[in-house]
Amino acid sequence: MDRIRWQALIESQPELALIPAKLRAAADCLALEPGDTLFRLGEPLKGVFCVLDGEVLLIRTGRNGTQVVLQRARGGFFAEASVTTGRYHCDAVAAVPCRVLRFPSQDFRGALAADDAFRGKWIAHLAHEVLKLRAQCERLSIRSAAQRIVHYIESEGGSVTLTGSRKAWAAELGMTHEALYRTLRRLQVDGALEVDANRISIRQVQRRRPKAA
Amino acid sequence: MDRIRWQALIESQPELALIPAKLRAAADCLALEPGDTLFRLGEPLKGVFCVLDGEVLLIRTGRNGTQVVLQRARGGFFAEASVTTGRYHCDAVAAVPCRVLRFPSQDFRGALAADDAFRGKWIAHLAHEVLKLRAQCERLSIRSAAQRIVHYIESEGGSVTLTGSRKAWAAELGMTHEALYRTLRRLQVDGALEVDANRISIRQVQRRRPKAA
DNA sequence: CGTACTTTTGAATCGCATCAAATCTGGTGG
DNA sequence: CCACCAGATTTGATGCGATTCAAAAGTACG
Repeated sequence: MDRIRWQALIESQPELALIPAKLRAAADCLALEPGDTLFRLGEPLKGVFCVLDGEVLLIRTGRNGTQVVLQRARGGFFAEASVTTGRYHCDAVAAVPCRVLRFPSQDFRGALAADDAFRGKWIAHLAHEVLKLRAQCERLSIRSAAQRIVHYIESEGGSVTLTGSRKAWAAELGMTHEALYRTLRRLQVDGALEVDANRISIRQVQRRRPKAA
Repeated sequence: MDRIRWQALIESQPELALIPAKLRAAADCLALEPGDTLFRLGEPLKGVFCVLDGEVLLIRTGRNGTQVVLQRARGGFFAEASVTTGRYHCDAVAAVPCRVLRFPSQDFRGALAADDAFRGKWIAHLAHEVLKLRAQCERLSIRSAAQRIVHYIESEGGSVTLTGSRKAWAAELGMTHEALYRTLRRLQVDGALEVDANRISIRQVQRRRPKAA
C-alpha cells in the first residue's frame, strides 16, 4: 500500500499538499462500493479520510429514522473534526464506487503534535471548513427551492458538474428529490440555468421574478 | 484598558482560557448598544472577538435584501475563521447591550505563529466549531418547526434560557417569529415543553405524534 | 430479460410564510 | 405620573410552495 503516487494525487486533490511526508507514509488507500459504510456515529476513530474519486455521504439519522445528509464529500478531507474529539459524529457511506485515503488517527495526531508547520496549515484548513459550513447554513435558511439551488451553484463558482446522483444533491440541499427535479426544470425553462447532461450552470443573474410568468 | 480582570472573565467564558498571556495583554473591551454594528461583510479585519455579555448577531444579507442570521453569539468567540482569510464574511450587530473583548488581528496572528501550544488549542477550538456548525446544518435540514425547536433545545442540553429576543431565536432556527411563537405554544399545550418566562425545557421525550390530537 | 435504482411527472395535502392587526412591553419626555 | 412611541409578542386569516404519495419511464447491470 505504500506505493502511492503522491504527485498525481496532489494534482487531483490539492488539499493533500498539506500533509507532511511522514504522515503520507502512514496513509493507506481504500476502495468502496456504493452502500459501503466507512464508519458509524459513535465509533472510535479509525482515521481521517480524503476522497480521491467518487462521493461519500456523511449522514446523521434522527431518532424517528429521518436521514439528513450533512455533507457530500466529493474530494477533500472529511471527519476532520473527529480527530480532535476522538469519535465520529455521523455515518459515512459511499454513494458511488470510491477511492479514499485513510490517515490513521494516531499518526495524524502525532503529525499535528510534532509538526508546527502542519499545525498552521491545518488551522487554515479548518477555518476554511468553517466558512463552507456557514455558507451551507445560509443556504439551508433560504426558503425557496429555486434560490437554494442558485445559491449552491453560485457558491461553486457559477456551475457544477454532478458526480453522484441528483437525489443525493437534493438531500444536501435540504429538499426532496422531486422538488429538485421540478425546480431544476422550471429554472431551465425560464432560462435561468443551462443544463447539459451533468453540467449545470447559471445563465444570467436571477432577476426579480416571483413566479414563472 | 489593560485593567481587565481575567480571572473573573475566564470563569464566565471558559474559552478565554485558551488565550495566552501575551495576547491577553493586547485585548481591549468594547461596549455595544442594541443595533450597533461591530463589522460588516468584506471589511478588512479589526480583530477576533469574544462575547462577555449580551448577544451579537452574525448576519448575511442576500441580494434581494433577505437577512439570514448565521449565528447568535451569546458567549464565546466569533469571527474566528476570518483571522485566517483576512476579511469578514458577514455583518455583526449587537442584539442587546453587549460587552465584547477584541483581540487585534495582528496580535492574534502573531500569537498563533509564535505560540505552539496556542496553535494546538486553537485547532481544538476550530474543530469544536465545525461540530457546532454541522449540528446547525442538521437542524436546518429538519422540515418541521416543532422538531427544529426540540433539536435546538436538546443540543443545548435539554433546556435553554433566552438571552435576546425570541425573534432573533426564530431567525437562527430558520423560521419566522410567528411560526416560533405558535409552535412553542403548541408544544407547551401538548406538554412537550415547559416554558417558564425565559427558561424553556423539554418535559418528556417527543413521542410519535404527527399532530396535536 | 429482469431487477434495482434513478429520474420524471401527476395530484392532493398540509405546514409554514405572509399579510394584518391587536396587545403588551420598556423606555422617553412632557 | 401619564402620554407616547418603538419594539417585541401574540393571534387571526389566507395562500403558496414544498412535501407526500403514487406511478410511469428511463437506465445500469448481471
